[in-house]
Amino acid sequence: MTPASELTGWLFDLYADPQDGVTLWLLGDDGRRHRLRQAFPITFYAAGPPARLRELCRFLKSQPVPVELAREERRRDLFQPSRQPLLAVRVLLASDQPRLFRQVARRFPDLTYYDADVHLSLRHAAVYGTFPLARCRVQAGPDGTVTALEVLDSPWDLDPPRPELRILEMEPDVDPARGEPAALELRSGRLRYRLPLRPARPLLVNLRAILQRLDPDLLLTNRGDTWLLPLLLDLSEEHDLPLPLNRAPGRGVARRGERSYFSYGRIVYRGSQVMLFGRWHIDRANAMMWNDYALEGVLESARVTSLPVQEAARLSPGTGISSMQIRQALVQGVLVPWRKQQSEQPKTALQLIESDQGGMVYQPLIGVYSSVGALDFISMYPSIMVRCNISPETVPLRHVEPSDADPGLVPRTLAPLLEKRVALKHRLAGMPGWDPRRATDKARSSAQKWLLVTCFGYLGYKNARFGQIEAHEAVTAYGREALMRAKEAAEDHGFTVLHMYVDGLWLHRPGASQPADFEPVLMDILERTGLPVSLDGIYKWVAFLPSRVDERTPVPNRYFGAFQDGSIKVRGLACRRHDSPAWVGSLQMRLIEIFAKAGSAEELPDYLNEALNSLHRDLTALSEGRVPLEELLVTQRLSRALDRYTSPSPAARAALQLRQVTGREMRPGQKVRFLFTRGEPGVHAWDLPEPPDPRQIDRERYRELALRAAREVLEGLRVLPPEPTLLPLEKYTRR
DNA sequence: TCCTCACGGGG
DNA sequence: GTGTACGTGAGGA
Repeated sequence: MTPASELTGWLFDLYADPQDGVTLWLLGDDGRRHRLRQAFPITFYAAGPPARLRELCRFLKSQPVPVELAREERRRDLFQPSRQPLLAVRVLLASDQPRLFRQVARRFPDLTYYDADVHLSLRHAAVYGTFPLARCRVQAGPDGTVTALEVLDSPWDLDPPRPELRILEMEPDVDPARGEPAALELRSGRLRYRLPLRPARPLLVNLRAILQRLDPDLLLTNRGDTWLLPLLLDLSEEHDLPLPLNRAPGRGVARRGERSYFSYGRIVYRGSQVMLFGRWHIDRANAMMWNDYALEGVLESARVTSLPVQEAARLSPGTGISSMQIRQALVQGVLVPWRKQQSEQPKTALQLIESDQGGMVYQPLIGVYSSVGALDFISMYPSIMVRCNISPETVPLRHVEPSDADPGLVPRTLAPLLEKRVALKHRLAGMPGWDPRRATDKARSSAQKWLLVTCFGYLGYKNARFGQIEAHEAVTAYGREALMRAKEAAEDHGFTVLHMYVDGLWLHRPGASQPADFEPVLMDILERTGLPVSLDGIYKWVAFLPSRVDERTPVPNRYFGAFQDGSIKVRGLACRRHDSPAWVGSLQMRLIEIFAKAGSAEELPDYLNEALNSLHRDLTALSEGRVPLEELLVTQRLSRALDRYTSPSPAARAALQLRQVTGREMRPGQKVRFLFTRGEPGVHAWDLPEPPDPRQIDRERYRELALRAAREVLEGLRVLPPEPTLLPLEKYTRR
């Protein structure tokens, strides 16, 4: 027990606890990890007929949970300016609230509820301004009870001071999906351990000793959510040897089961999860987009959303931005509607027609061009929401314009995030390549980007708490308007608009080859639309491809080109698809890289020979069996349960095979890896215990895929005539 | 020719 | 505790 004292440090963890009320973990400047407690009552609201509210009062008083009841007059929600009477239920112990509310909602389903299912850390953030790794000054009593809490920095600071985190990495020696792991590999700083998984007793004893000695802040695992931690917990129980995965003693871990859900127009699979108390567990394999932004991005998401780090690491689209909106609502005193369980309702025909109005899509002029500038509106949809003040309660009309009116909830939520991202991008642009801050800034910028992108979709989501389809449509409507105004501006400056796509424009003017040539039109577009626009780059050459079905029809999102700085941009080609084998993607990319040496469209034919030689080498490697099987792997997502396929996709056939041989069940949304093989069933699942016979590989099919990818490039660049005149390629097509 | 299935964003 | 929709291309009946 420490005496009454003042502590300064970083807020590490925050959760409800039956004894403490709220438990806070502080990484102190003294290097110690302090467990503190804080009284933090939770209030939720109910509205409805007075008689029913009186019944609810009686019910609540009969419960063993300490509550305080009061009548309050508040604005019911964003759309109702008048105050209305509500019953305020103040639950004294935060850990009681979720269960109590579930009971209430079940017994009184006819009442309307507010602030009922809000994450504890958002409530805390709204009251104290806290967020994960906030710098805090805390006054605490001798038993660790917080008497005062002051946050010293803000989530919008560009360079927050960071604590030194103790990290323990832990992973199996073999991917458990593909084989039987024999040992755990542990790493912390320069320390390395290898712990055999069997026998279990010494494993548990050693692991316990390591956890106690290192006392890591972060347990960073591979397959920890779905395999390792569940296994360790089972073993620990079986052998009656407690394992201190939590830093908080005497508490179980928090587990969530696996599930498949519908998101972004497709099925997504989410494995089970294990989360700890007083310590973070992040599973690289289960963390959303860990490869994209890793720990730095996770911490950034946690800071700006106020969600705990373990939640932020597993963030699903919508959750992050929704959390920011809820926090903003609490700060503004707007009641947060309870998100009910809603059954899936098909859209009406009218809604379908209305939602047809998406982003502006234009038909590009098919062909290869030089002197082309690519212009992008910067975070277009979020910018529109902020600039035009689009929010559910501002009741957008059909036509919106930039406005300086008092911002609504959604713009208020977005503005600081947008501002922070622009500042960060600005700083990145002026940063030399060797600067070590580049990687972290990029990771943070990417995390912010993801939040900004999903916030637009969330506005049109029917189950969103602060969504409204009209607001959603107002955004896309102004987006189209802005693009049309940009087109007019470009034409006034003598440019030909080759293409427009949602938030980008491709402008061509003979001789335009310097950024300065585009400066005036950029300024003019900002002037006419109120939205910032940037020059993505100037193409040495860019090719817009025709449809594969009809060579006279352009398609909006199939193009590729080389910028003056040597970088390459590709859309809609095989190398961009996640279901292309790596070998096909890289072979196609190599071809584009060869042509990227051309200074203009006219020089492209000079590189045809080099490209064909490159293709020849790749095809020879394939026919001679020199391509590693990993490079030929195809990954596809299961779109439904296996028995729901009318004509099973290759992925479904591979999953069936896996089930027959290993008994392993794959769920919708899970990714299946397989090779194309000859004969039935035409695939060989990669996770089968037996590797495929290399002679069984369907080389013919891979060659077809390679030739198709090559044709996309060569025909797109007009250095070869279109199919079926594939004579120049013919000589490379022998087995 | 029609139907089914998978992908797409950014960096 | 889950953004929506739609267009493109491939493969098979």
